[in-house]
Amino acid sequence: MQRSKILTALRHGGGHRTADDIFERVRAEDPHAGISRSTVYRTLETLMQMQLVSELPGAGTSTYEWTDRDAPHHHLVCRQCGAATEIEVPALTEIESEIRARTGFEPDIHHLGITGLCASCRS
Amino acid sequence: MQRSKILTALRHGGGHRTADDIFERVRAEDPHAGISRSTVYRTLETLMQMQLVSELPGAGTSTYEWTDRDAPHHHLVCRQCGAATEIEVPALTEIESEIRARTGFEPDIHHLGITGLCASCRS
DNA sequence: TTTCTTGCAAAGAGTTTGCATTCCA
DNA sequence: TGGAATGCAAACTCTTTGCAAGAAA
Repeated sequence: MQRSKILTALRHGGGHRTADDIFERVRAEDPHAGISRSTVYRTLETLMQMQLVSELPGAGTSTYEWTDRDAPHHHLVCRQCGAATEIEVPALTEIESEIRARTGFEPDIHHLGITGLCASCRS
Repeated sequence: MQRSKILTALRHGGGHRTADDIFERVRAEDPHAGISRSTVYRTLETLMQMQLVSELPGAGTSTYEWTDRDAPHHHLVCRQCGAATEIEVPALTEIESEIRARTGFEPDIHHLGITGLCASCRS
C-alpha cells in the first residue's frame, strides 16, 4: 500500500507539497516502488477524508500537508511569488470558536490560508 | 474596452464568480459584445494588479470578486461542497495588523479564505 | 503610424476517470 | 474468491500563449 509512503513523504517534506512533489519524492525514495500520479491523487483524497492531510488551494496548483493536530499553524501565501510561509497566530484559535458558534461552520483552523503580498514582493 | 463590462459583471454578480461565470454573464448582458475567455482572464489579471479585484483560489477553479474596500469580509469555503459564504469577523482586522508588524507580510484582509466543513455537510 | 486590446485557436498544466491487473484478506 | 488498490493511458477542465486583426492615441 502506497498510503504510508505518501504520508511519510508529506511529513518529511515539511508541508506545502504539491501532488507532483509528492510523486517525485516517493519515487526518489524508492525507485523500484512504481507509483503513479493517479495513486497520489487518489490517496491524497482518502487521506483528506481521514483528516490526516489537508489541502491548501492555490492558483494553479493545490498544496497538501500533513495535519499535525498538536501544532496548529496558518499560512501566509504570497499572491505574487506564491511562496507560503507558516505563522502562528493564537488569536485565530479563538476566532475559530466564534465562527463555529455563529455559523455552524467547522473551520480547518490548522489550515487557514491568508493571501497577500510578502515582504520581498512589496519592496 | 471590455474591462468595465467585466468589472460590472463582477460587482453585480455578488462575489465569488469563476472566470467562466463572468464570461457567460458578460455575454448574456450583451450578446453582441463578442467576448472571449482569454479576454476575461487577461482582464482579471489586470484588475487584480490594480487591486480592484481579488482572487480566492479554490480546488480546481478560482473565484474572483470585486474588492470593496468599505466592506471587508471573509470567506468560509466548504471543503466538501465548495460553497463559499461571506462572514464578518472584526477581530481579523486586528490580526491583520499583528501579522504585518511581525512579518512584513501585507495580508489581503478583505480576502481571507477559511476552509472547513459547512453546517450542511457536517450533518 | 505606433501602441494597446481583442478573438480565435492551439498549447499547457493539473487533475480525474475507465479499465484491466494485482494484491490481500 | 471478492473487494480494494494500483498503473497506464486517455479524457477533461481550467488557464495561458502566439498571432493576426482591429481600435485607440
